[in-house]
Amino acid sequence: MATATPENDPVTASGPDDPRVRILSAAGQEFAEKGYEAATVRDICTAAGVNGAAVNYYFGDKQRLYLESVRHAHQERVRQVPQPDWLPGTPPETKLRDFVGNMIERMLGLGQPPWQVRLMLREILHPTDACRELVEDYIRPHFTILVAILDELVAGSLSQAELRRVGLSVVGQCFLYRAAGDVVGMLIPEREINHLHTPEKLADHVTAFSLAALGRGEPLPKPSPRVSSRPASPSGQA
Amino acid sequence: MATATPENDPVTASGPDDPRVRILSAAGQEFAEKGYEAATVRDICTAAGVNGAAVNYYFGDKQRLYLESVRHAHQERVRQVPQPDWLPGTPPETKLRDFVGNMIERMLGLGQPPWQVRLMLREILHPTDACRELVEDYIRPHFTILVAILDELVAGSLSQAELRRVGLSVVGQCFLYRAAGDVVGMLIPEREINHLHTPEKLADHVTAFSLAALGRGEPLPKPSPRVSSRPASPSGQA
Amino acid sequence: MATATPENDPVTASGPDDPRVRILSAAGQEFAEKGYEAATVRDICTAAGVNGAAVNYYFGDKQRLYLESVRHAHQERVRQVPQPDWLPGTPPETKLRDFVGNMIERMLGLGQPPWQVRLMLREILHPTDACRELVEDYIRPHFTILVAILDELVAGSLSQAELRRVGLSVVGQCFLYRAAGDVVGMLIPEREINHLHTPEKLADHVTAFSLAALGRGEPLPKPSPRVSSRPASPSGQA
Amino acid sequence: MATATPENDPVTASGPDDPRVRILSAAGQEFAEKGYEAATVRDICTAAGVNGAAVNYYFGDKQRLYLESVRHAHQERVRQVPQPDWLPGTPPETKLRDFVGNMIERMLGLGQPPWQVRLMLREILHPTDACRELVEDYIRPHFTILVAILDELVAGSLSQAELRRVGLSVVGQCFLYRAAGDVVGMLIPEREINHLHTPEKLADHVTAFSLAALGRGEPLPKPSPRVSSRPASPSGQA
DNA sequence: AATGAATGAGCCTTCATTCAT
DNA sequence: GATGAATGAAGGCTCATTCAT
Repeated sequence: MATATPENDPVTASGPDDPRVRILSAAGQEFAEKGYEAATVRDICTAAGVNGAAVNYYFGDKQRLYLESVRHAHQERVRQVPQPDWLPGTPPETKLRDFVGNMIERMLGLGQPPWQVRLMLREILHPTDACRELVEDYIRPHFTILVAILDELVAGSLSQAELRRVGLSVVGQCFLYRAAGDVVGMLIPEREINHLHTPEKLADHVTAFSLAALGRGEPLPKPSPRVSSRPASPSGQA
Repeated sequence: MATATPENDPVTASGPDDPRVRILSAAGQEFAEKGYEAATVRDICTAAGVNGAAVNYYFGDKQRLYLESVRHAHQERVRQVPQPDWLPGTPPETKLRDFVGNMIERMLGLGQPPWQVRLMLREILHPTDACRELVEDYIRPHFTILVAILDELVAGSLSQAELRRVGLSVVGQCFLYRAAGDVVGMLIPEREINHLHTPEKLADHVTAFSLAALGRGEPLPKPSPRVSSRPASPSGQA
Repeated sequence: MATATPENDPVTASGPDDPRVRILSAAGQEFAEKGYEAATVRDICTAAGVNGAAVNYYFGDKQRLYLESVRHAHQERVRQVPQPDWLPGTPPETKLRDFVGNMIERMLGLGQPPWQVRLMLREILHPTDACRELVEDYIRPHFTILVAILDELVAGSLSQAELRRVGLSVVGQCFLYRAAGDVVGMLIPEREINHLHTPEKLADHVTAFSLAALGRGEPLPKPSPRVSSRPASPSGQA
Repeated sequence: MATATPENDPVTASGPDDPRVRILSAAGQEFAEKGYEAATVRDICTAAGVNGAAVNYYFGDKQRLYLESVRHAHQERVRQVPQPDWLPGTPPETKLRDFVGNMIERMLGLGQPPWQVRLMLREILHPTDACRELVEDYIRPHFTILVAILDELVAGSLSQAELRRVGLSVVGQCFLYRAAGDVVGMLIPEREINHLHTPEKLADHVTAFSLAALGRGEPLPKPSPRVSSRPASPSGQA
């Protein structure tokens, strides 16, 4: 009941008819698609169905509108995609697979990723004043969860600093697809993309790769034809 | 004959005094620093010490100038940084370490990465028509080498498609630092950055992480102090 | 009964809390300081502590507000500074000195002249519809008194038309300091300003200059060292 | 020969067809008529028959255009109206009359005063950065001449400081007509304006008034028909 | 009666581009 | 071949004004 009541949530207050929110949404999409410079307040206002002076009225200037629209984007995103929640006793391997799958889903979406994600990506790649808040409110919480999973996975045998570094290795594998997706698409044959690089397969791969790197799971190349370093590991990733 | 005759190599023809090259160089720096929209032809011309109409005279319009400046950037880059070359018999682990170190060096540079790299990154993140050529001339050759190393490493036990996917995992780990460096800097304590995330340490980490994932090398958490990695681990990934 | 009944004196009705009066006062100051164009209704409303639409509500539009604020200014000014009143038998020379002193005081004020005066000056320099009323209610009464003094001074030897012309000569001498004070300040060395151009000294000078011009008083250059044109004038300005 | 050759006079170089000069002229008129704020660069450009971006191209911005147009105005004015030049032996009374006549002519012009004068007046009344130069190049030279004439007139019996003060009294009488002409027109009956306040008559009056004040000439009320108003008035102004 | 929300017009400025030379 | 002069289009922003409540 206390969550997202129009009264206590100024952003979405008054629902989607609030001109403020309409502008924020239109701005987010324009900024995400064209970038800050190329997006025009005129187009934003037209898309939002409001007068050209509305941006100045509600936000002061284009700069402030951008900041607010980034904030709006990650706040909305936090609301849309809840943090994963596991039952007690869930093995960390499962958690990692869930987390990675969730992250890839969030980044790549099903089909075209939502503008909120594309806007956040722009902010990550070309940070402005909006970035710190984005990091603290959105990115760090996720990263902290990931580090906790990794910690559980290695049973305390790595320092927090090392865990963070490993965390970045995990994130980096996913991030490449999001940030450099087009280049990946040019580098990899198309049918291969459709088979081995779907969100699902990708999550499997990143999880397996990372688990193997941590010594928690089979190395990627099937060990069977080789003199395995760890012979008695019959399980594989289903 | 094939080397840099003015006729067949229009870019560097006439040396660095060629107005064309001066514009290309100035444009590359402006575009790299400010992005396509925010960079102005006036500033570019001023920086290049040429007339304001020179861009249109030499390149037609701003769009074409951008394309040429991206091409100029990666062509120059290819020339500056030679592909690694190993003696026969070099173990693939060494090659991988060399390659990763080289890639990180190239991406992060010592100190500020050169404008060529920053411009190429922009093109990777927000591809235009210039991207395909960039991929074919610059990125794919490197990627092909990486895949070959990985192939050698796993002794043919992975398909080319799988090798490519592994290659992306390797690249992604490095790429994150380049593309989202600022966010990484906010996520990781500063002194930790200076200790564990230097180009050298980073290359070591990425190499070790990837080798371990491929079953070639020790897993990151040293297994030694433990009896076995998972002697009686009841849990597993169901 | 004739004094300030709300019904017959709309301006000051309801006292200084009346939003109308607050707006009028704020508007007068803004207009006086920045001029009609540069003053904004927003700033006026903010300064008056009223809603941004109040100006249109109370006065129709900016133009009308300006007119009313000029009227308000001179009406208030008439109330603040009473016309001089002399005892019967006061010599006209004294009256002239009083009048001039009073006028300079009114124009230059002690320190910064009040906004009412600055606003009236703007209207004098760049007349609008508000000017005629300003002239009739404020300027002409003063001017009429001056002409009467001059008439008394010359004992009817000048026509009314000539008296008016002389009146303008007197007024002009003072007006220059008010309207072109900055230029005067650039033309005259600063220490000289502080010594010979104080309101008091100025009033003395203008009075003496004008009296001399009318043959009522010593000419400015001491006549003694010269072969005086009017030998029998024993007095001098002590 | 050396005066005003296109080559050594950048302002009027290339004659009146120079777009720069056309803009300057159009701007001067707009600024003179409407003031800085109310004048628009659009109207100025339209009036000058140039593109709307020309102001920015030639002058940077509106502010700079204003400064240049004020400068242009007084430079042109200096060229148009030469300083008076007297034959040796000309009595100072004649010089004063000439000077005053010249000044009034310059201020009031025949018919509508030229825009240059109206623009300069605006600058005098509401000084900006352009004012100091206006004072030094245009106003001070004239004022210096006036002071010299007065000095000659009183044969050294007044200090320079006193002469300057007298000079301001002379100037003030003329200035009133220029700066507050409309109010004067409301104060004085129209037929009177046409008879006693023509440039000629005005010059006569101001000259006579001032000469009389300095004891050089008959006081305004002809003394002849009267014995004396106060034959033995020993007192002066207390 | 009085106001907060919203608007339409217009202004100054910037920028890529063109054209005569 | 190369440039300085000049332009057209558009952008962000400000401001007085209106309208429903």
